[in-house]
Amino acid sequence: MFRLSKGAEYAIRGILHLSMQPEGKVSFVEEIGEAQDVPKAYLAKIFQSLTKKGFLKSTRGQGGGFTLIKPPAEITVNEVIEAMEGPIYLNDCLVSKDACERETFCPVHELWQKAQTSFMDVIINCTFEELAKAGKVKREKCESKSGAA
Amino acid sequence: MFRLSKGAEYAIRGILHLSMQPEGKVSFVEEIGEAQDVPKAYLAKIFQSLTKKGFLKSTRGQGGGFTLIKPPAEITVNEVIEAMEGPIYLNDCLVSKDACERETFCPVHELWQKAQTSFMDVIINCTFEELAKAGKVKREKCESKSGAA
DNA sequence: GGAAATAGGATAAAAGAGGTCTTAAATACT
DNA sequence: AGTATTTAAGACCTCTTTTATCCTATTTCC
Repeated sequence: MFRLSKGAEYAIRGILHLSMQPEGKVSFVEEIGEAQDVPKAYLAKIFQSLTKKGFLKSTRGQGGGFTLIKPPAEITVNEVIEAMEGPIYLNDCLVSKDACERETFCPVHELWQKAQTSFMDVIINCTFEELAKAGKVKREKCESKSGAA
Repeated sequence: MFRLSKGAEYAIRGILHLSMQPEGKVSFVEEIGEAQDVPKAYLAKIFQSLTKKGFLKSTRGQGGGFTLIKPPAEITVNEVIEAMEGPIYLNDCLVSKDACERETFCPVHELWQKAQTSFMDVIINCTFEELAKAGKVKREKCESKSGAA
């Protein structure tokens, strides 16, 4: 269906949330879920998997929760998506060089290559630092507008 | 899962096949399916739907089959995909302006907008005339290579 | 009427989205 | 030290939607 899965969407929101916290702050699932409109049971599962994959550090018990391992500037949107969904291929024939026997004569292959590249460029070059900054600006703009009214 | 469905993939191959035929030639499903590596029963259903959506003309009975209604130069890859899968949105929040209540403050929205635009640019600007031409060139190159060997 | 085609419904398997419940670990309080 | 509380870990479950395919009915030409 050509759409980002909810799992990846929620992972992005979760990491974005952590990226916007003061450094070193530990956040817990319930808090994040509420702030980001994500069902907490689902988010817990997603965070588990992000922890295993090396994005988050988790601590249990009271005062526990999750923090980012790497600084937001070093995490790209692309990485998070691939962590959740596996490698991105817009079309099967791009999976590997030899995956498609039609490759030698099928002109659709090149088209997908091109489409995929131009799409991936965008998400590879987007870090969570940028995203967090953009979010902050956007939020301030929104607040000043409603404050003025 | 972020991937083109088989349905859309097969639709593209089918229309590409027709685009490479002499104008006015009627092709039937079995022939196309074999040439394009598509299960014929599945292709038949896909062609049904492409007929309803105005891409193909069908004639039943002996000597029947499918032909393109519009010239290949006037069909874009984008149109065919949307015919099969519905409108393309890489992320739910792009579905409509008001679909996402988070839109006012969520910075991910813009990112997806950008990614989608640069991806769509490629498939909107690719017609089946181009694709057919590219296919012809590719095939000839391949044949001359294997012929020389 | 019979063969060649498309039309269209039915269906099976897989992925996606989310929830529940128990266990484990860390802290806080007695 | 011991118990209660808070938080994540992990296993398992279920419902829905999508994807991919098959099978039978209907139409049309000869």
